[in-house]
Amino acid sequence: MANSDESATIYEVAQRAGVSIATVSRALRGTGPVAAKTRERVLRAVEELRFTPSRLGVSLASGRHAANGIVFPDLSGPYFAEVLLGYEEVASELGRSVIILSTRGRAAVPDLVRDLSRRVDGMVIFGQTVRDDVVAEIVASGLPLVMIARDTVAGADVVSSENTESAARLARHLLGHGYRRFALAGGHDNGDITQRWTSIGQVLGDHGLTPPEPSPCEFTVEGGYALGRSLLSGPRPEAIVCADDQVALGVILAAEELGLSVPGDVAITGWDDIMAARHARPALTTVRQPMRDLGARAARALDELITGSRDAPSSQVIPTELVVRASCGPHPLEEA
Amino acid sequence: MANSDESATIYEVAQRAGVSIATVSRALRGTGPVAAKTRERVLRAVEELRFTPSRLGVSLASGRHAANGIVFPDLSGPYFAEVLLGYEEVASELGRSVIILSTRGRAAVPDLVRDLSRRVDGMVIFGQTVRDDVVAEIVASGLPLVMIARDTVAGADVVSSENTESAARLARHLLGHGYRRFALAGGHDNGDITQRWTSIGQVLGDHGLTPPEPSPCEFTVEGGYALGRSLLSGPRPEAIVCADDQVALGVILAAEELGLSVPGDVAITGWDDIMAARHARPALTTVRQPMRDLGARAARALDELITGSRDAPSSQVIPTELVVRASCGPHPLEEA
DNA sequence: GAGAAAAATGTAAGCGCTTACATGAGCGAG
DNA sequence: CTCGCTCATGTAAGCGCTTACATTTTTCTC
Repeated sequence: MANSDESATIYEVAQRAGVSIATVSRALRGTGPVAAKTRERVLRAVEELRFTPSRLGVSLASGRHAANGIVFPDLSGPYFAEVLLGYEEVASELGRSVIILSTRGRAAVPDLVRDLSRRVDGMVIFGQTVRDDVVAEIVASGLPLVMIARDTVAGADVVSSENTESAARLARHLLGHGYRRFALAGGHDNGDITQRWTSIGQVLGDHGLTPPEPSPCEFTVEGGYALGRSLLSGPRPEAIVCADDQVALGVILAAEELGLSVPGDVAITGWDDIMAARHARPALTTVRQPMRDLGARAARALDELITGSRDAPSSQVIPTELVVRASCGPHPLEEA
Repeated sequence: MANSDESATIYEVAQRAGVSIATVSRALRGTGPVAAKTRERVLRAVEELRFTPSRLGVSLASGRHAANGIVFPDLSGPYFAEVLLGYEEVASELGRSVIILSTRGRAAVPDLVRDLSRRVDGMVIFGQTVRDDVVAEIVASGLPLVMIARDTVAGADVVSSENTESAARLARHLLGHGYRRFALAGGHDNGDITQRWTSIGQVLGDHGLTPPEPSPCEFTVEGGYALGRSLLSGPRPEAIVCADDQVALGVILAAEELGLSVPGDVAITGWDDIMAARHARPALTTVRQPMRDLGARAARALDELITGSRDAPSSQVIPTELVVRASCGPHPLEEA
């Protein structure tokens, strides 16, 4: 029962079973023929020694890590956690471990990413977490790479969720409420959010309105709160479209504190449909992103790249869903 | 500029620099003396070849993975994501990658855990995600192990957050509101939650009340909703203490749907203080867990175990904080 | 029952590094 | 100028596996 501290090697198994290490390897991996009796003896030895192959040995010899990386900015909001969840689930099914790397507050991101790239068979990177030249370096190294929520990158797959059409839908919905003075909460990040602002600007323009300049803020509840205080203190917009739900929740908090009613005095919308959106007061109108699916698809795409079952880079856009709740105003004519 | 697909090895660097691989290794790792000129030549070759050492080679030769594992049940709620966040941050600082493993819906958990254990220098496991015999196996193998939110395990560190005293505090607070008929939402899981129920039961008993039997439910909003419907349909309790915030949010939803006012008709409390707790309607009285800190401490404890800077297993209990909001009733005498 | 093909097993060369030990070069002291 | 050190560097043995190839054993076929 008492195991030695160090676990057994394939040599010890071979010796105990009275065969060569090659036979042990074959018996265990099923590559090459092994007589039934021999296999049994090997398995018994494996059992008795509680042998598990060293991953390092296996990986070094076979040339694959059986691990994938994923790089995201943060894990504090629900967004990335959900994507990660979907990713891990699929990756694990495909027999790959997942190594995570969060860049928030990290100084030497390029080094960390390079380091990560040396211990995986492929990796997923969220848009805007890693400098373009580093991404290019990864691509050039031949490492299979999938980008999430980013515009196309030569040599890498891209998986993102639909922004343009859903943002337009949201804008039209708000126009339908009769709002004309809009504010956009959350600056550009050159990724998803820029697409949304552009699309909303377009719709507003089509309706003869001057598209507002997005007001930058941190994509957190606190960031939204701070921005909300300032947006709601001056000449008040009728509707504040927020870059994500967390910002929207912060803006709602600010409105509440200023004694303003939502949506009575100002309509507020978010993006993502995180858990808190449903439970907020008022419940938040938002656009549901298929976050888990995003991760799952990234994992599948990456697997295809790694196994080489697909040659050309692919680019997937996953549809989103407008979720209308109370924060954008009363809805006499119920819309799906 | 055009790199070959496969990245360079230490041999190519050595050749280019006109030295032996040993010298390259020494120059790069700073082990052993290297003449300034030589070092320079090596570094130039490294630069030109864009050489990065193969992790597998390094690990196999040096015997360390420079990676830690973490096993959790799920990533869908905010709880585990926050812990993971704190964990990754510290682990990364300490130069260790983090490999994650989520057990939710996974069939062969023991195999997955064993597999993980072969590719890390140490791992963290959340209580109740892995069978006790598998945990024992890991411990026996000599792999440094830290358990989170679990009662003590021989041979492993334990990091958990305080439950007994904070649960008692919560119970006393509710008694102070005058509530006498309690319900406990969420069954035992033999970990944190059992401790809380026990403590609450104790306090109620001390006050001459019969402690209620906890009603099992899934630890999700949906689980809480389902249980809430049933708890609130029969003879109604005055206060429902929920195992975590998600359950509490579900119960609030159920109450709302049944036309009951919270806290007017029934008081509801959660546990964890997730983001949605603050934004819920009504805002949720709950107990804040230092989730990020939990992860950070686990990472540090694990590091001590791995480097051997500490010999005896340690057991840390992190204090929690009662957060009183609206969902448990009006508070004439403001309590900290 | 001999010979050939098929099946089973063994041998040994890596995979890309680290590092103990051996060797060689440079330098001050006598 | 030589001896004995010290500093630099090279050599080679692993680390624990996989796998191509060589070798031995079985199993058929006629």
